[in-house]
Amino acid sequence: MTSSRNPRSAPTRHSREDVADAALDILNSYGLGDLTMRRLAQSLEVQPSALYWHYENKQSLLAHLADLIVDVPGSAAAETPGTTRVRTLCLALRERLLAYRDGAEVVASTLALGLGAEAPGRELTAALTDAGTDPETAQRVSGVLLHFILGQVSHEQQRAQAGSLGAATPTGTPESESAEFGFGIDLILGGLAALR
Amino acid sequence: MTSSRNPRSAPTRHSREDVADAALDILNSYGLGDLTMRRLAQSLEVQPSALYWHYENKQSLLAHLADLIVDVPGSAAAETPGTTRVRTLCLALRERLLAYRDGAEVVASTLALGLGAEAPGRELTAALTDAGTDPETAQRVSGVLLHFILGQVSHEQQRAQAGSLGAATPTGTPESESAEFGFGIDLILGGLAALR
DNA sequence: ACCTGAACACCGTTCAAGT
DNA sequence: ACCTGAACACCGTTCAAGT
Repeated sequence: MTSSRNPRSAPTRHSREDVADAALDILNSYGLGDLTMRRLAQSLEVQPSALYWHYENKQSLLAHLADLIVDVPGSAAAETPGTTRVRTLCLALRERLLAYRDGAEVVASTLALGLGAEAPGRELTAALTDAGTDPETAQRVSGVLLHFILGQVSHEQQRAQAGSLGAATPTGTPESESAEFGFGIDLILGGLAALR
Repeated sequence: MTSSRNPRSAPTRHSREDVADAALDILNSYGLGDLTMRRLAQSLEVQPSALYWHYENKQSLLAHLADLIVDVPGSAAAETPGTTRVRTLCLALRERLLAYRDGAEVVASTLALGLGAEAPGRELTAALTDAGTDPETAQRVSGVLLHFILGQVSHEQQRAQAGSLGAATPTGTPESESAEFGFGIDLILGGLAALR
């Protein structure tokens, strides 16, 4: 994706963003289990200790990655009305999570630790209040949607790589996963509609 | 909880269940992060390699723990009608997950890897079909409920120990967590009711 | 049936020092 | 501003061998 690393030449200094890019490369190529500080350092041709100049520790690196996975610059758009926009936001979030191997797990753990990746929750809550939901309910529905999205997608992603190792997991087709996902979102939004 | 370990005496052989009990003790006393094979061996006063006679690897030990956390022997009971029973099952599952530190995470990862902890999903699906839902819908609603439950509870549990380290996480009271949980379940079940 | 001893191939993190 | 070198305190897992 990035990093035209010149093999065997000058020391090549790195920025914080370089480190994040290299980490995302490893994530997509080998998965979260292989994203270690030592492996990352190796891919940047530095010593592991060099990474601690750019990030305080591994968790804060992962938090940065979670923000990159989840923040989509031109996403304020799509001014569809009411609850349709909420649905669109959910589908878009799923796509962003699926764009990176183990994306959902990275985001979920960062969110759980309160270290970042709060943008989707804010967007969802805003869309819900715009659709006429009161703030407290909007907050709670947003939470239900997020838990479902992160759970479903990380389940999906873990099955994908468990399945690639020949496990006998009864894996659904990509289309059936999408259908299941859409069903869940509609179920929750249907519950919201039934609330009033 | 168990283990009247006699200090400084005969070699004390262990069974597979002894190992699981000791693991649950460590889980509850120190959390999942401190549940390592080496620490577990130490608590049983054996070498780490001894554990691999009882379990093929760490994952299969965790899968066993997940089943113990989730399987409640006398739970076929509570013959309340229709969708009320579903709600009761969800609340009971939450209690079981909360009974062990990091219980939700242990169960979620085991479930994701397809290595166990499938009982709650089966119970929920059965209760839903008993309530008149067609099998495919029951399966999907059960999935939505499970993702929400595991997501909400593990969020809850991770905040609890992040908060115990003085982090500035805006932590809700135990009662507000329960209310939020109940709201989510009712939202989803409301969506199901609105489906017909 | 259950465990030891020793090894292998790893981890994240710290810290003084270099350029 | 960014990195090295060396160390510290750990991991999970394997395997021959013991009782």
